[in-house]
Amino acid sequence: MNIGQAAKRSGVSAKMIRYYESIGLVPSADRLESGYRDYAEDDVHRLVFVRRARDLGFSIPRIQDLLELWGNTGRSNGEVRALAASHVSELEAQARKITGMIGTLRGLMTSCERAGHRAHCPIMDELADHHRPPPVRPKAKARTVAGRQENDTRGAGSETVGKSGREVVGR
Amino acid sequence: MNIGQAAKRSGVSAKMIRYYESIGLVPSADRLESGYRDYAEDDVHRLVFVRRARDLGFSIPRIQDLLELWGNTGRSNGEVRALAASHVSELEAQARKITGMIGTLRGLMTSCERAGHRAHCPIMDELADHHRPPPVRPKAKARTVAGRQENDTRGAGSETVGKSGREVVGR
DNA sequence: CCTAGGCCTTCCCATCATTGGAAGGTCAAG
DNA sequence: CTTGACCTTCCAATGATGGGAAGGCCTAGG
Repeated sequence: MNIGQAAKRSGVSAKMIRYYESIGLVPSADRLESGYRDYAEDDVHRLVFVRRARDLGFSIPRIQDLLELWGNTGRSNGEVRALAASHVSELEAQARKITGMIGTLRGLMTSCERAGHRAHCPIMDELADHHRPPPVRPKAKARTVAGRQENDTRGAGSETVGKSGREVVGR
Repeated sequence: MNIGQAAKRSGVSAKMIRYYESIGLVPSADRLESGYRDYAEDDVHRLVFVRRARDLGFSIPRIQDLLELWGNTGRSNGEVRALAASHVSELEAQARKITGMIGTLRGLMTSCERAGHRAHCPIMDELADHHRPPPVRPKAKARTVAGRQENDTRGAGSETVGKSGREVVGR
């Protein structure tokens, strides 16, 4: 079957299949005389294996380890478990980081609500470390920040502060 | 002060300061005659603001919004809260994804332990969807998968696998 | 047989935030 | 004046993925 079929059956996009082949994660597919890649059932199984491992958050180098273990019916069990365990602790570290952020933000949001809409937002105070906003807000751009920006044209910059037109990146 | 000092004081690397300037997140720094960037206290405060926002996981476009709100002492409170709330739900989605993976993996690991070291590892069975490992294991490397490679050791199977003369993509 | 259009091929570019390095200019101390 | 630490700009790479161009292949319908 060709790469499109293999992609549909495995749930891995054709782009990714070619990429995995290029980095050596999966073996180079056979080629038809036309140059088309030709996949067999086993190749699809391997791709499914890769996809599932990715769905569980394994990085590509780790998946390579897993694939090697898979082909090695002998001493798999303990090593697989070790791999999984170390992956789990990485995931836990990530989760801790995120839940830490969530906790901080929720705390700030709560005190922000209590402050009512008239006072300074404690979120801002925290971010700013209780400093006043600097008088000059971000102005000129260059490479653009994905998704926001437009013309600007801040020309000459003799003005001290662009109170006139829009300054920055308006949306 | 020069960029190195500003970096030390703000906790943002000099590289990142230049990058933030290039995308317009922070205003272009003043320059000395030598061409060196020159930073004042307010610039450092702004950089601290950016760093803290990043530590809370805000993306750069969002930080841009936050900076605008910071400079806008008027209608900050509610908008800041809204921004924070939507960020929190993004974080929660990430956390759910990760804890889901952890749950799955822990379940698999447990049944793997119960299976003892003699049987097939259920983790593998699950990844492989109960298929046998394909006879041809990953072989050639091209771009290399970060961090591993060489030493390979899979000498055993010199069985005609690579029938086609074709070889690694190369480039 | 010819053609349309759908699939395939390779190659390049972009993402997102960050780091690394090269080549060269500047500054301060010895 | 030299040395070494710092600065400047520019380019590249990361990890995993998607987008798209330019061109080749294949198949069905006329």
